[in-house]
Amino acid sequence: MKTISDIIEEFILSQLEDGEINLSRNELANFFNCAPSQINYVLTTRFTPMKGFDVESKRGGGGYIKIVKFSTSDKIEHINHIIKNYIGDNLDYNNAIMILDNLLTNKIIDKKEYKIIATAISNKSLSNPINNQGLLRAKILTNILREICKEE
Amino acid sequence: MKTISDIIEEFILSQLEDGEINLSRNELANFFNCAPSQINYVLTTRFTPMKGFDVESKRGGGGYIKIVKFSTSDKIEHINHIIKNYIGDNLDYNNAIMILDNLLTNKIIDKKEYKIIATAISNKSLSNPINNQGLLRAKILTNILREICKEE
DNA sequence: TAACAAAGGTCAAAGAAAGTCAAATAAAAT
DNA sequence: ATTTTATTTGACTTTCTTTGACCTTTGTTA
Repeated sequence: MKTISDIIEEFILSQLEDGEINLSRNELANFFNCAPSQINYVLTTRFTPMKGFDVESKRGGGGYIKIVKFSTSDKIEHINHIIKNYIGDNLDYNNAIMILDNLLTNKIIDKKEYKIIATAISNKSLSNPINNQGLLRAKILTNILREICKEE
Repeated sequence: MKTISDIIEEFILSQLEDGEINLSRNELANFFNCAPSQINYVLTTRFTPMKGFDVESKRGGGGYIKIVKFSTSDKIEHINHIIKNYIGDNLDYNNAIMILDNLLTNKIIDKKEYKIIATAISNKSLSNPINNQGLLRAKILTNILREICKEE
């Protein structure tokens, strides 16, 4: 069963033109018959920077929400940015997956590589007596990314 | 005597369409008049990667359980053989590299994938307070191989 | 310029699934 | 007959979604 959030997400994606859209939170909420804050929920869970979206907005009369899909071009820049800003020395699985989604979207890795990495850092792979999965995951992913950087 | 688990298994198998099915744990449990966790039991005992199934799920509103059957082939035989005979529950780096060399030679992975995996299971990635690198490496590689099995 | 209206933002509580784990049974193996 | 393995159940946990009350910012107008 699709949730209303899924439907709103699809709608927004389908309306993106030139990777960009301007919308009114209240109108949209009204259209989908949901609480206005539901729109924020969709934005924060589905239109995140990691997924390649940039959201900006303005309040007050004539207020709006603008969503822009951006694409990153320089691979190494991009990877370094991710290591620096999103990994650190502890990383949970869901955030790791978001990073991988981003790398896939930006064609830095392909589907098979995605799966390999996701598997390497899964809770299942890292389950171990002492509880330092987050640390291990962060190290593994960081090393993989640095390795990928080395490709010509 | 068939157990309820057997019956649920059969039911799911019969409903697989295109080797795929989406189901609701609660509905199914309700239908078979069993505890919801019984569904998990069936999934973990009967729809395992070794048997060629991949299960994914989401919690919360709109949650679901998705089961995908992936086809088995020579490649999978090969991989299963390696997992069974060469990995076990402790693996040092050199032996891991030998395995990867074998996979590369057999075109089961390509050069970039080789590097990713080698990095994931390197001593550097796995260095951690408690000394169980071999165990971790074995788990990670086993999981990666199982994952690779799933490709068409 | 002070008030009001018109956006959008935040946050926490309630609701809706699925997951985990261990205890109790049942079945099979030795 | 005893031990081991497999199944069933249910209490508790975690994750994701929905809703609504209250907050902040910006534009308009008396």
